Amino acid sequence: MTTETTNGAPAATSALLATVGNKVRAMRKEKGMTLAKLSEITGLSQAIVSQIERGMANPSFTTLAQLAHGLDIPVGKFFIGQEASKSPVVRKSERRNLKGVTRESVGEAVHELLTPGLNGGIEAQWIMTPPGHDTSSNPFSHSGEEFCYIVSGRKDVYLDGVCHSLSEGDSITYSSEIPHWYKNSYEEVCVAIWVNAPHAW
Amino acid sequence: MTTETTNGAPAATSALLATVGNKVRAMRKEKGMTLAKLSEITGLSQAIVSQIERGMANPSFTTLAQLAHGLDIPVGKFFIGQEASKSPVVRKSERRNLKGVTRESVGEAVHELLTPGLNGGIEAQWIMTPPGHDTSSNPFSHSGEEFCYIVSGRKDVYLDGVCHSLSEGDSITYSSEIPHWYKNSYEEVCVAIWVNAPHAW
DNA sequence: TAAAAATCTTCACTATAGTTATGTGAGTCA
DNA sequence: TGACTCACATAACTATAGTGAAGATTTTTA
Repeated sequence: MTTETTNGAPAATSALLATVGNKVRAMRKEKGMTLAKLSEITGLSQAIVSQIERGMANPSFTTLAQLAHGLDIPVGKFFIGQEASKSPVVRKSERRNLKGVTRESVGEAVHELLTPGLNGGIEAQWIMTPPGHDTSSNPFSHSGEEFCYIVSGRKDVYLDGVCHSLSEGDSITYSSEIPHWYKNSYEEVCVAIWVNAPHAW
Repeated sequence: MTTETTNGAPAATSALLATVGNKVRAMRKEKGMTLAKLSEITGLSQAIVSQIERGMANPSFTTLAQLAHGLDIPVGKFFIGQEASKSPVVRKSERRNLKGVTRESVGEAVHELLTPGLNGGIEAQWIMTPPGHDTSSNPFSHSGEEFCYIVSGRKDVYLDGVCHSLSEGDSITYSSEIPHWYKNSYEEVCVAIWVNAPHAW
């Protein structure tokens, strides 16, 4: 965390904390509660609730749980759409663990979620598939809509059994309800961006 | 949290923390990561990750966010189905803050979420409405299905403008899509259980 | 089965989350 | 205007989350 001027009240911290804090304050106001009231029913001190709401403190897990309980909301609600708000989400490619998966490698695909903050929103994945990789044994079928863009290499996407051969720069969009799978039936590794936007779940 | 024997490693804490810890460990193992690896990519110490996984520490918000990032999952995932997993969810009635809302009181209703853990699943509420309470000014309309059971008192439920008068022991079920509101047009306080099962959102 | 390596836990410490108590500032009512 | 109340912020302190290094424990290798 950031330091403070002398001693006493902590200075402003990260944007994430401010976001959560704003959420707490908004929900509290929505219910017409004062700081005193919320602190009473959560068993937390007014001071810490005030600080959390203003993004000046970094609440612990149990504190978050107590707040959620006091506000009568599921804990997860504090996080919904949270990282999405700090748009854009930048993902450094160096983070990827490419050990053991090279152009020559055969075996499992490497997935990386590009939008780790989403919670019911759009979900993007970076997927590297080695030659021969095949997901036909368990065709996916879920709700929403999908979009795929081929960054490099080639890939065959099967929708309801129909093959669509995609090459670098190609893309495809379809309903996730359609049973779908894909296969890299080529010599090179294929890198693709896969986006899934669920309608409902 | 709980105290410790002498000094050093903290003792076991709440069941909630253990649950989150188990989740972290499971996800880490799933990705074939060691403590060292996870601590490296999260920037956290091995020690604290180990303690969190074993439910011996109460992670702060930022720590949770770092862990989620390192595990490539949305932060909210730590909470999904969490409280739901410790079935059944028992809610002590003493918890209810009934100050200022008695049989004689007029004003706002008192809501209490009975299933705080739900995250897209079933949602049950305990609702106490004082005489004269009326939600007709903002009729609800959302997805899913609703069910209401009257524990005591009486209440008028309006579905698409049609009034359904309910007394103690009565219940009603309907689609949440129908614009609905309710009113306590009687002399006594009404206590009801309201269950909402969203299909999708 | 002993040595070596890898993975995980414990220990002593430091930074900071959370507490109690006090301070500030905006309404109300006399 | 001043004494009161209500809602929130600040200050100094205490408990504990998180760190770095050393110690167990398990797994691997010979």
